[in-house]
Formats: sequence, structure tokens, C-alpha cells
Amino acid sequence: MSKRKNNEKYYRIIEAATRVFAKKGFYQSKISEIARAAQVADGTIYIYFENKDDILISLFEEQMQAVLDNMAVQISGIDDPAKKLERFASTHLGLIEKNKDMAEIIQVELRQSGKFMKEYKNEKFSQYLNIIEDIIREGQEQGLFRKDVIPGVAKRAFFGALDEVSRCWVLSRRRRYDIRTVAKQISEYFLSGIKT
Amino acid sequence: MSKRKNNEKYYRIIEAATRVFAKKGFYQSKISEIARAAQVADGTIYIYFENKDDILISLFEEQMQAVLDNMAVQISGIDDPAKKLERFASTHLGLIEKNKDMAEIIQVELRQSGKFMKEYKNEKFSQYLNIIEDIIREGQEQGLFRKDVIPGVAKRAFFGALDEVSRCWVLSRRRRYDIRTVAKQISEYFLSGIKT
Amino acid sequence: MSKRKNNEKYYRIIEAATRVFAKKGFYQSKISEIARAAQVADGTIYIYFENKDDILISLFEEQMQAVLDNMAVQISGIDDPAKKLERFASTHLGLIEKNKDMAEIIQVELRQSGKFMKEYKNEKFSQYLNIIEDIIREGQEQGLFRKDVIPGVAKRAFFGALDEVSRCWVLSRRRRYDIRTVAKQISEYFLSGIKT
Amino acid sequence: MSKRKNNEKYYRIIEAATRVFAKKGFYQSKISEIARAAQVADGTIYIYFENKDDILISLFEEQMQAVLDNMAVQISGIDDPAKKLERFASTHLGLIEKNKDMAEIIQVELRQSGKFMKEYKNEKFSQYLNIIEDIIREGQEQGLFRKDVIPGVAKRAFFGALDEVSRCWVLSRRRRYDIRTVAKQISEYFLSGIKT
DNA sequence: TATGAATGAGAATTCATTCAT
DNA sequence: CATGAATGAATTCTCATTCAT
Repeated sequence: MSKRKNNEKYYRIIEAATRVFAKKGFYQSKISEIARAAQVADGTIYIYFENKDDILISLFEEQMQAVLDNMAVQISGIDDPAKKLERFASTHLGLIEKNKDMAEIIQVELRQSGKFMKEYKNEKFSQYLNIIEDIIREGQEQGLFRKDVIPGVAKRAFFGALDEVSRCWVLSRRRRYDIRTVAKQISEYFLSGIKT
Repeated sequence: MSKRKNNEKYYRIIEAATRVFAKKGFYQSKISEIARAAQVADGTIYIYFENKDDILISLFEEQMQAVLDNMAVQISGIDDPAKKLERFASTHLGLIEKNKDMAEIIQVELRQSGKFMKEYKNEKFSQYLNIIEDIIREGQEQGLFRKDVIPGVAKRAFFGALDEVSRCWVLSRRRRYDIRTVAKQISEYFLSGIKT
Repeated sequence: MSKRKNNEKYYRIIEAATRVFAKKGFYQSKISEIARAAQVADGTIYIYFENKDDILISLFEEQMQAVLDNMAVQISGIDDPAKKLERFASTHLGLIEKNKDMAEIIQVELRQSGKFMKEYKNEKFSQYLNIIEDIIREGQEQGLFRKDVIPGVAKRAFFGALDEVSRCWVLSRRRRYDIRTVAKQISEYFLSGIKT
Repeated sequence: MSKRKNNEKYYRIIEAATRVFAKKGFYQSKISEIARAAQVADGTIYIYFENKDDILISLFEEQMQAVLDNMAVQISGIDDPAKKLERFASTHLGLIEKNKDMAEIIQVELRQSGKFMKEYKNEKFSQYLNIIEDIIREGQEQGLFRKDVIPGVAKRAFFGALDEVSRCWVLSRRRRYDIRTVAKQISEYFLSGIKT
């Protein structure tokens, strides 16, 4: 594990797989396609990854950690929970804008991960959602957000809104709206709803 | 097409497939499993469906039409756009509560339908989302909702919130919250946000 | 056997099968296609025929008997073996001209009959070829044909020549030569070769 | 294509397929049988061939080219068109004697190739027949053969005679006549017929 | 007899994974 | 480490044949 990550090929494969999975979907993607995209031999992939599932999981863990780290930095300097939520939204959408393939995989492939990867518990993704939950609790403690809001439900509502809008945004050719405008609108709706 | 729908086996296969797809996912589901679940021979499936893809599409069209019809009925008697949205939310979540397998398929399998079914345009699903958009426009025309809300974005935010919450609700074993309560909360957040 | 032949449907199926086999070949032809062409149900075919092989065999026996009977009549009035051969050629080609589908089946499908029908001995076809052999022997006895001609080989050479020419003639769209002219030429070549 | 031909397995599969197709016929031959006969895994066949049709076509093209080349050599040194035809006959029959399986395939399977391989135009086989046509034209130009012989018909008559005789010869267990004797007889008959 | 829906054995083909080089 | 040819298990789909109506 530690050894393989020191190797440039590991990342080349991860990146190739991200492109291929995003374009064709996990099941439609063939190992040989990923190998070609990464400019390695089919067999080489099995030096760095256990199997096909492992590529998807690794790819996800790898990128999700970066996303988590980045989000922590983005939010750290802000005190106001409302502003934090707004920043979460714009960071999330900004991320998707930069990294469409990864967004596609998170939204589509990972949704069904439970179906084919029994043992894989999507820990990183939960952590990501929990950032929202923590902000809401913080707001409630500071008396800024309504106490009757259920943080566990609200975090999903907020994320779901962001996610669905971004999916549409990613898929559409012509971008009618700037992603920042959209982020602002969504957090505004949501905040008006939960503010005291 | 007309003949096959008069047939009991057509629906038996649809129902079996709904269960199997929901449990294992489209690609992990084998025709022979669906056949066994429907208590028919493998070959019988091909009397009623072109191929595996066709099962998924038929299943979806069949159920989505029922969902659309039902939603139209639910909303028809209501005048207030705000109340309409609330009713949309509770109807949607109620539907999912009753029809978890189908909900699972719509949320997970159909998301990636574009990947493997080039020609299939998810028309029914668009119609469903457009119900929300229409309500929002109606509210704007009546001066009840803010004019700066972009209906095309707001419909996705609203649906995404509902969808994500319901996914979580469907997947979790223990149901901490009543689905009606959840529906009410989500539409409340959202309505506060878009009301003038 | 005797019962089934009294039935009009038996012949309808034979005729339909002749058309279908000729067009698509035995293995590419589906029972359901033959049934449709004969305007009967799939199952009905199995009332009149044992199985798919049996259709081909029956079709062949049925038609070959007619061909044999006809050839006997054509030749009976002629005394000169040379004239008999000429008549054989023109009758054969004339038959093919009238009955292209059957010709196609005899030439193509029956050639490989040995491969899939172990037990079927192509008795009628042997009889047909033996007409030629008998004529040659007759000619040799009358001192008209060379004694060193091996009748068993010559019959095949003569039939092969006719058969190959007719195959080409059947398959080609534009008919450059009249089939009678061709028949005459072939029997001429052959006769010059074997005449004393 | 160039890579696959350098490979020993490509030819091992071709040879195995020749044996299996000749014995059972194309449709009765199963990929797994060919694989077993070639001592490779089923999947290996698909590394070297597109599909089952492609095996038959490749096998045919491969061998037919050798046959064409060989025939060209055999005939090249001869001036007299009559002697050329005789050499054609003996070479053809000699080839069949050495290569019974291939002969069987050419005679039986390729006949029906038009039925299942729409796009495959049997170019090599036409070239082979045209050798005969060219010899006949040459003979006519030299005034050796009758001008009223239609080369396009005569080539088929000659080839058909050879082909039918050789088919019988290949199929029969006990070989009553030497193939050279037979070749001589057939070309004699035919030559007497077309000589001026 | 006639029907045609149902059956299920059978076959071609794919592709993740291995392993000798 | 890297390779990519070889493997063969697994899966979809076909279609001759049956049999209840």
C-alpha cells in the first residue's frame, strides 16, 4: 500500500480510470481500456490494484481525502455558520466544476457501490456530509438556526439540493448560469428555511 | 406491445425484475435470477421483452406513468402553490415508502441509464421534475415566490433535497423519523427560502 | 405417413419450406418462419413432420420422386443413347429453370445432408444419377460410346458439368444465354468426348 | 492481422477448424470443439478471429491463396492450352487427394457461404475458375478450340465435372480408380468436345 | 386436429485475472 | 517490476420442440 503509492504509475492508473469510469460507467469500463488510457499493460494494473473494484474504491478514497482536506481549509477561517454553509456550497460546486469526471463517479457509480462491494463502507463520504451536520449543530448552539431542524435530515436535504443541481449543471452543454450564482441561491433558500 | 400488456406474465416479470434490480443492481442481476423470481423459464422473458435493457426501461416507464398520474391527482385540487409543493413532497416520500424497490431503481439505476442506453431519453422523469417547475412559476406569477428564483434550478434543488433524504430513509434500517415529518420540514425550508 | 399426405397442409408446409430453405439455407431457416410462410401455427408443423430434418428430407423425397418420374417419361420414347443424354441435359436444366428454389436446395443444402443426418441415405438422388450411368452403358453396349469410359465416373462428370453450369445460371441475375443452348453445348462437349 | 499470422496458434486454430468443419459442417461445429482440437482455450480463438464466420473465411482465403499460387506454377511452363487443361485437372484432383478436409469445405461449406455471410465475396474462388476460362480463350485464339464455345459456360462445365467426380472420390471409402486416371479421362472428354 | 405460449438446453462471446517471459 | 497472451467461467439470448387448451 505505502509502496504502491510512491509509484507514478499508481496515479496514472487512477487518473485514467477516473476518465474511463466517468465516461462509460463502472460496468461498461473494461480493464484493458483503463490500461490503454493509462499507457500501461493490462497486467500492470494488478500490481497496483487488487481488482477492478479496488480501482474504484482507491480512486474514490484518494480523491475524497483531498476534497475533505480542502473543505476543512476553506471553512476553517469562518466563524458564522451561515457563511460556512454558503462557503460549503460554493466550494462543493467549484470542485465539481474543476473535476467533472470525479463528480460523475461520486454521483453515479458510488451510489450503487453498496450493491457490488459488500465490505466497502463509504466512510469518507459520510465524513463529508457530516461537515454540514456539524455546521448546522453549531448554528443551533449559537441560536442562529431553528432548534426543531433535525441536523441529520437537513444535511441530506442541503447536500441533495446541491448534488442534484450540480448533476444537471455538469451534464448540460450550455451553461446558462454561473455556478457561483447557483451556489448562492441554494444556500440562500436553505438558510432562510432554517434560520430562526 | 398491446398483447403483452394484457398478459399476467408481463407484470409478473416486471415485478420480479423490480425486486431483483433493486437488490443487486442492474448489472449484477442475471436474467436467470429474474426468471426464477418470476417463476418462468429464462426464455419466457424474451417473449415479453427485447432484452435486459428493455426490462429496465419497461419497468421504469410502466411505473413512472402511474407515479405521474397519481401526482397529477394529488395536486389537482389545491390552489395555493406553497401547499402544492408541500403535497408534492409528501406524495413523493409516501410513494417511496410504499414502493422502496422502485425508488431504489429510479435513484440508482436510472442515473446511469445514459451510459448504457444511448437511445433512451428519460422523458417521464423530466415530466415529473417539471411538475415542480410549473408550481414554482405559478407561485411567481401569483407574486407568492421571489422573482429572482430560477425555476429550472429551484426544481432540481427541491427534488434533490427530497431525493437525498429519501434515499437515506430508504436505506436505513431503523426509521428514526416519520416520513411525513420529514416531508413537512423539507418543504418548509425550501418554501421559506423562495417565498417573497 | 399415408394419412398425413392426404392433407393439404402437408404440401403447404413443404412448399413454404422449399421457399424458406432456398432463401436462407437450412440452418438459418427457423421453424416459425416456415410456419408463417405456410400460414400455420408452429406446432402444426410437428403434426406433419417429425422434426426440422424431416421437413428437408420429406421435401426432397417428395420432389425428387416427381423429378425421377418426369425424367423417365422424357427419356422413354428415345432410342439413341446420345439423344437420350441430350434430352437428360435439357430436361434437367429445364427443371431447374422452373424450380429454382428446389434446385438451390438440392445443390446446396443436400450436399451437406450427410453431416447432420447420419441415417439418411440419399437413395433418390443416386437413382437420378444412375439414369445417366444406364444410358452410358447402353451406348457402350451398342458400340456407340467408347468402352474405356468408366460409366461411374462419366455419370458424375456429366452431372457435375450440368450442375455447376446451372448453379451459375440460377444465381446470376441477367441471363445471357438461353438454357436450351447451354444444355445443347454441354451434352455436345461430353458426347464428342465419349463417342467412339 | 500481420501480427496474428506470425503466430503459431493462428495456424493451429485454422488447421483444427479445417478438420472440424470438414467432419461436421460449419453449423454443427462448435467453437469449443475447434478449441479442443487446437488445444487452446475457447477464448483464445477470439484473440485470432473475430467470430466463427471469420474462422471459415480466413481458413478459406489462407488455403485458396496457396492453391492459386500452386496452380499458377503448375501451368506456367506449358504452352499447349489442351495440355494446360489436362494439367489443371490433374493438379486440382491431386490437391484434393492431399487435402481432403479443405476440399470438403470448399465444396460444401463455401457453397452456402452467400447465405450467412452477406458481405463476403468469394473472390479467390472466382480467380481459380478464371484460370480455366483464360486457358479456353487462349485455345480459341490459337484456333485450337471451337469459336462457338462460350468460355464462361465451358469453364463451369469443366470445373463442375472435376468437382463432382472429386466429391464422389473424396467421400467413397474404397478408391476403385486412381485419381490421375480419372483426371485424364475427364479432360479427354472435355477436350474432344471443344477441340476444332 | 390446430394452436402458440412456454420451455430450457445449448452456444457464441466477453473479459477480469493470471503467469510465464 | 512490466508485459500481454492465454484462460475459462459466466452470461445473454435463441429456437426446436412440447403440450394444455
